[in-house]
Amino acid sequence: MADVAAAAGVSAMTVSRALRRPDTVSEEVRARVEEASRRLGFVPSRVASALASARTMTVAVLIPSLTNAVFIDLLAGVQETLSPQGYQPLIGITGYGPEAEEHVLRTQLAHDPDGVILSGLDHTPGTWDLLRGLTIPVVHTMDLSVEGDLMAEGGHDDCPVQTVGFSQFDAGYAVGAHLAARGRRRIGLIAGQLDPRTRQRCDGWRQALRDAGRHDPALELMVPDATSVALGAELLERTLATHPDTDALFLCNDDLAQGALFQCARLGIPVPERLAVAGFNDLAGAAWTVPPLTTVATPRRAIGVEAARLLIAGMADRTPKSRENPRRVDLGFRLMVRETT
Amino acid sequence: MADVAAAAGVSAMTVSRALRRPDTVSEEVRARVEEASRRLGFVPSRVASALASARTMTVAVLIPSLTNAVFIDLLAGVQETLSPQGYQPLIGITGYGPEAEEHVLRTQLAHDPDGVILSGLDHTPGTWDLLRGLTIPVVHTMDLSVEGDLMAEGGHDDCPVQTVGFSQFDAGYAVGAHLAARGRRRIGLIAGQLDPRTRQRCDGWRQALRDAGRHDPALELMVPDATSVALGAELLERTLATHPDTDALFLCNDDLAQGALFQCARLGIPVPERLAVAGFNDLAGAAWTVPPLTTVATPRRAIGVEAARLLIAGMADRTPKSRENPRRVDLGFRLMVRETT
DNA sequence: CTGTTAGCGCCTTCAA
DNA sequence: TTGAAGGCGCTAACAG
Repeated sequence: MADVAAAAGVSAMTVSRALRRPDTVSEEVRARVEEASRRLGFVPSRVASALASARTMTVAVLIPSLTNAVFIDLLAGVQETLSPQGYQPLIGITGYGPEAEEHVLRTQLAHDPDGVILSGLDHTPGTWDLLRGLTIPVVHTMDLSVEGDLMAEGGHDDCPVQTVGFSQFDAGYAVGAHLAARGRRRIGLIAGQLDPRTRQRCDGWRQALRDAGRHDPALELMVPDATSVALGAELLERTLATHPDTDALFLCNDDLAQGALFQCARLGIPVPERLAVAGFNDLAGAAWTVPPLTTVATPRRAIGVEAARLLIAGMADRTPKSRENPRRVDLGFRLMVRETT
Repeated sequence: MADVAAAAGVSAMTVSRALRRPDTVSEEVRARVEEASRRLGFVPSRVASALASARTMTVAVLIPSLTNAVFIDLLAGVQETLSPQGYQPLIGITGYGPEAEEHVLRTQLAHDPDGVILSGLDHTPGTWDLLRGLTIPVVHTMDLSVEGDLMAEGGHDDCPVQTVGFSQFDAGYAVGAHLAARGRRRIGLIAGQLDPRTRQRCDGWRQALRDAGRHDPALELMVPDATSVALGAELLERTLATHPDTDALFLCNDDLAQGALFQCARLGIPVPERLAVAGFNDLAGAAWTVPPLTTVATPRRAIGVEAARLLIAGMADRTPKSRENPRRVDLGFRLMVRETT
């Protein structure tokens, strides 16, 4: 920067200004600095800038996994929103464990991010402590804080939080209600990856069936394994083996549902005549399965975009009033009724 | 750090040492520093550390897209390898454009990464210039430099490069040869997302068919659109409409192939009897389609892991001799013959 | 609108 | 094995 300053015949400070906020220097100086900067191939050191200004222009983004399309979409939304504003996402993988999340968060915080985006609301007390101590904006995604009070879940905290997501419970309820409305009597559930969000979906589904007077706990098959097409196929078989009278099935993720559909095709089970199938998330290809899969479209990318926007707003004014003025953004969901139900 | 030093009764310098390289201080001092550090909740500032030591512990990772599972797997491999070593990946999305890549690279370089991982070998001259000027290790992935000379492609450069990947050409050739060996006569091609790697696959396939004396350019359908299940379904129909005698099809990515399979099921076209179908990449679920999809398993995650390892090795010794000693790591591929052929 | 001064928090280097 | 001095490259705060 000193070299550029010398070449342009100004001080280093003016170079800094001319490059970051061109409108604060005279047109003539701006041009000279720009020319010199370009000629010398000057690339400002963000590290030094960060140290001096206490702004790293990075954002910590913690997601459970890179192999789950849901969080990739979230990340894509975050990335495409942050990037044009000059922010660099720092991704951290938590592997669905609150303890691992706390550790990853600590690691990320050492990089002094200007904001934090988390997945879910199920954090360790240690994580809540960390968050409470932060002076940078934090947004929780994929879930909603309890309506009304905007407090974190679990009662271990009175810290207001910003959340962007949709009601997993309501979405699960919608599927259960839909299946019941279709006249199905023996409605089963298959779930994997039992994180809190999955559980909420299941809870919603269960409530819907109870409301319809058709809930049978024996038809619930919940396993901790990561969801996959293979697992869906396997669990479908297991369900039919133990409860051959099942006439409808909610699978808590589309990959499970696709696996189930494949297996139905193999076993010659007509869908939806003999068995109705509903998935969740409306992942790629869901509209093209045979038959096209009924599922719930979730606004994953939009959640990422909105979370990033909230963060940018909070990072812009350095007085973090955002913490006193938390928001709860419900982006909803859509039941996509296709042909498997 | 000064506070910790005071609490431990040592100098700041000793705190720094005790935390980073515990073996360089006395056991007693180490313990005191650790205790004080923990008690005060000290988190060293990586930013300040980076400025002083000229090591940011970050690695720029440039990939074309977050919505292509291939690069997500690559990223996952990179992430899981870098992370335990204390390196933080900085992801950059290039959108499949060499110009955009150059711009993203410039942006990332402002963060002073300690290493760079790129996708492909098709860079702009400007990018090559940038890379040539770097003193940090660089690894190119998903493709291989020309065997023997280890020089970059295109002849615009005499800069030796490190590459980790597999031969896209050979993989495409393997599919073509397989289809021909199955006795198919009218073998078609469907490709989307025409990046250089896709083109190389197509080139290999073409060569195989030529060698078998069965190449018909009329059976090639190449479109620039991003691949998807929907696109596969659509292009299958188009192919059958214009060339109903097609009896085998290579689709350059598994999502296309899955779409084609779905459409075949819809149209009542027996696979593989009437039409053989081969995909590429062995994406999730390929083994579970109906019938199970013949495809090529590509070592995407392993490529990420190996690229990260090479980088770590290169970043460890600060004398970048790695640049004079480039490697070409061929991780191969596997033709997965299943039931669609 | 531009320049001066004084660090940001840590690490390299050297001396003890 | 430990400490002191100095600086990494930039920017906040203020003065002019």
